Order: sequence, then structure tokens, then C-alpha cells
Amino acid sequence: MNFSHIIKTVSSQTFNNKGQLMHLCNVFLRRTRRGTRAGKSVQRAIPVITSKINHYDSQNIICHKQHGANIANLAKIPLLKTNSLISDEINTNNNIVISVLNCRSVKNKALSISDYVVSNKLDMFAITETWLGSSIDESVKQELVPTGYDFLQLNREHRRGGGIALMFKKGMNIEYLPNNDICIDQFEHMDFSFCHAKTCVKFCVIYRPPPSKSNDLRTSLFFDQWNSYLDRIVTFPHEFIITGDFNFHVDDKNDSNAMKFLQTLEDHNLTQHISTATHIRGHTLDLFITRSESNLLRTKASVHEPNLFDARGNPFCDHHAIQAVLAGAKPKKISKTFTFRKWKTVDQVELSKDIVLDIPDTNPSVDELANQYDSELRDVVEKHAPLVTKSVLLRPNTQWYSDELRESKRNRRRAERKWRETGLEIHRQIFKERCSNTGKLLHQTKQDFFSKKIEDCSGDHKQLFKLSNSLMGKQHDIVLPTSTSNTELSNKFAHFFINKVTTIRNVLSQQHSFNRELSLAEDTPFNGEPLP
DNA sequence: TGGATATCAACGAGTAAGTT
DNA sequence: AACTTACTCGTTGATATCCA
Repeated sequence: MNFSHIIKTVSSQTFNNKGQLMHLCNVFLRRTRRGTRAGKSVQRAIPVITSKINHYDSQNIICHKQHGANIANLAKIPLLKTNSLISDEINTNNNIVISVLNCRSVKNKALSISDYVVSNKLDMFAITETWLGSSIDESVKQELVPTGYDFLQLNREHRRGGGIALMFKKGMNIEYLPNNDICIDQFEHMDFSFCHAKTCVKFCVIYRPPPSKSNDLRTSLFFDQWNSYLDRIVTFPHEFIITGDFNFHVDDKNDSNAMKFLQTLEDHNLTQHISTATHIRGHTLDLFITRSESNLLRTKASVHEPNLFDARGNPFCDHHAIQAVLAGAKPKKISKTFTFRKWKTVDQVELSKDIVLDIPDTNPSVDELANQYDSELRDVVEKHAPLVTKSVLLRPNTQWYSDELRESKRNRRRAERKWRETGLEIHRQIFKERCSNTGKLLHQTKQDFFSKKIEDCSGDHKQLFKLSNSLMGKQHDIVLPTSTSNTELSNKFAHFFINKVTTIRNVLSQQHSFNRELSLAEDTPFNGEPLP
């Protein structure tokens, strides 16, 4: 429907008043789809021509295609051999498995990454380009970090993108070592330490963004800072590992900067262990560096595809993961102890029978009565719902896993083993397909599970808030204020709320109109921390 | 250049207050 | 009581912007 059509329609009819005319115009001009620039009637940009490519049809006649991917331009990534995947033999209790991956945002891949960590039983997982930053990302972290793992992150400040993180098993005793005394702005880095075979090992994760005019990074400055950084690291008296995405094409002998970078490693008596492509375009960008004489690695550090898939089963990672295995005992499994009473199993009739309070004839004081009441009720509760202590091993939360998903993961693992055994392309294709299906199912199963949980919460706001908070990563233990006695604690609460009410009354009495923001600004919210 | 995220504008649903 | 109005909030889908 265009404007000339409206004019034509309008001119062919007689209208009693201006209102009728306006109504008709409104009917014609009313948008039927959301979004200003949305809708089928909107003129859209001409599709981008990516390349002019020639291909041959079934009769071998050359055809000219105006747009689309030119398959001839795709770089072939060599098939990786048996040691490319984290095998069951490697993942024993005597090895520590480390993986490093440039994720290019964990926000939309959190579930897949979490599954990658759990499925491969990783002990440490270093991530570059997390793209984390805002407070909203707490929900991403909740989905990203499996139970039993800890997460340390360093977000890029002032700009989007970048960011480094380390996910590790709780028993690893990892400690973050901030380098506040040296100025490094040409690359992002996080240094950690952990104990391995009775010695302290330094673990450094690096991300070097490619220099450009917009980010004001310069390769020459990088080398200055990098050399200073290495000078400092090599003085560390024990073993260390430097890994991450350096964005140098170290596979390209004609790349002068990459060769210069490798020279800095040689100058510091370091060895870079990655020799195959770590990026889909065939370059080696992600590196794994140790001292030349290091004995840390049990097997040669290798590269493998992480096989991360989105909810539609499409792959979405342009980097490959580095995998390294250190000889050493895996961290001890951490368990959590908690106490509770089984209130739901209490027989209410029996309970009420036992609640018999004898009031003594001797005129007791209120305090005496309260103490007696408290003591007798405690005994009754202890009888019907005794305090139970339970210890639970912290393991990745799989409550939402369905039988179908478990079977799908088993099939994926079978296909993986078959491919590793034969090395045939057909088996690789089958494995990729299974990965895609499992990735799709993973998202769907979790979505279905929590959709049903939310439905079940209908009418129960407390449960709904609890569920939404846990999904949004807002779950935290309630911390009561410090106190020497229950009396002092209850008095603290009383004073807090008296002050709260007094503050609000004072503000209201000083204002002619209620200013909600001002009133709340005057008030101090109680957040579980010790009261002032 | 492509992918991911941020932002924008329009809309629907819901609600409180005012009007008839 | 029924209706109107103004407003908020969340959703949707397109565009803008950023990053590698």
C-alpha cells in the first residue's frame, strides 16, 4: 500500500467530515509489523557481494555466480591425528589436563563451553577474548562455570571485547598474582600460581589484540613491554607456562614480526610447543611456551577442535583449543557439608501431641516462662526433626540432563573414539554430525527443563524468585551480622529497622512531594553484611 | 568483511488515576 | 461501574557500532 493508492482511494469516495478522512488515512498508514525499519514493505540493502565465483553445473558448463562464498578460497585444515583429543588414557588421576582457547565471547557459548570443560574433564581452562564486562554477565558466568570449578577473570576496561579468564577445579589452589607494579598496556595478561609436584608453578595467560588505529596499539611498543615481561618471568625460580593468543602468524617464515617474536623466546631460552594451525584460516596464533629445559609436559602440547555448537547445531568458534597434559596428581575432589532438618517428613499430629507446656504454679517471671517454652520446643523439634549433617561431593550440576541427552553424548564419544581409531574422513564427518546434534540437544534440554520448572513455580513467588536468582547468578549465602549473643543480634536488627523508619519519616516530613529516589538514597539497605 | 553486541523505535500489555 | 488517559515495562526486529 503506497501513498498514491491512498489518494486514489480517497478521491473516489465522498466523506462527511474530516474525521472520516483521517480515520481512513490511519487505517491505511497503520503499521502492521513491529519495528520502525522492520516489515516486508521496507526497502532493504542490496545483499553484499562477497566474491564473483565461477562453478560448473551438472553439464560441466561454466556458470557465473554473483554472490556467495567461494569454496576455492577456503583453507584446508589438516586432519589431526590420534593425540589431538583428550583421550581416556591421558585423562587419568595422575595427569593434570590444561586447555587454552580463544572463545571470541563466552556470552553466547556459555553452555557449550561448560559442556566442553565437563566432557573433557579439564582441570584448568584458560580463556582469551571472554568479552565479559557488564554486571549482566553474572548470568553468563552462572551458565559457564560448572559446579566444582572456580573462575577468575580480568575484563577489558573502557572498551568492549578482549578479556581473559581461568576456570579451574576448586582443589587446584590457584592464586591470582596481579602485576600492579609494571605498566603493560600492549597486551592483556593474567598470572597465576599453583602447586604441582611439591613446587610452585607460574601460569601466565596472555591475549594480544592485533594493533590497529582504533585501539592505538603498536607492535614496537609491544616488543618493549613483552621483553620486560619475559625478563621478569624468567627470574622465577621454578617452572612456568606462558600461553594464550598472541596474534602473530608464527607459522609464516616471511612474517618479520612473528619471527622477531620467536627470537624473543629464543633469547630467553624458551620453547614454543605449538606447530599446527590454531585458527580456521590456517595460522598458528595460540601458543604454549615453557622453559627449553622444562620437564612439566607429560606429552607434547597439541591442538584440537573444541567442537562448540550453538542451539541450532551450528559450529561457532574460529580458534582451535590447545591441550597440554602435566604429570601430577589431579586435585582432590571438594565436598560441601550442610545441615538441615527434614521438616516435610514430620508427623504433625504426633508433633502437636508432644507440645505440652507445663506452667509451674509458682508465679514465674516472663523470662523464665520464655526460656522454658524455648527449651521444651527445642526438645520436641529435636525428637521429630533432628538435625542431619550431610556431605556432598561438588560435581558439575547435571540435574537437567535427560536420558536422551546422555545417550547423545555417549554416541558422540563413540564416534570420537572410532574416528581416532581409523582416522578416516567419513568417521570425522560422523563425529562432527554427532557433535552438532548433541550441541543442539544440550540447549534444548536445558531450556525445556527450566521452562517446566518456571511453570511449576506459578503462584509460588518465593520459589520463582529463588529459581530466577540462581539462574541469574545471584545466589549467595546469607551472612548474618557479627554478634556476641542472640540478644545483641536481635537488638541490632531492631535498631536497624527503627532507624530505617525514622529516616523515611524525616525525609517525608521535610518534603512537600514524595521524591522516591531521594528517600531511598537516604536509606541504607541491609545486604547481609555486618550492620554499622 | 563478518560476526557479535548495543542501541533504537514501535508496539502490546498492564496498571493507576482521572473522567463520565 | 465503565471508560479514558498517561505512563511503565518488556518484547521485537532492524540498524549502528565495535572488534578481530
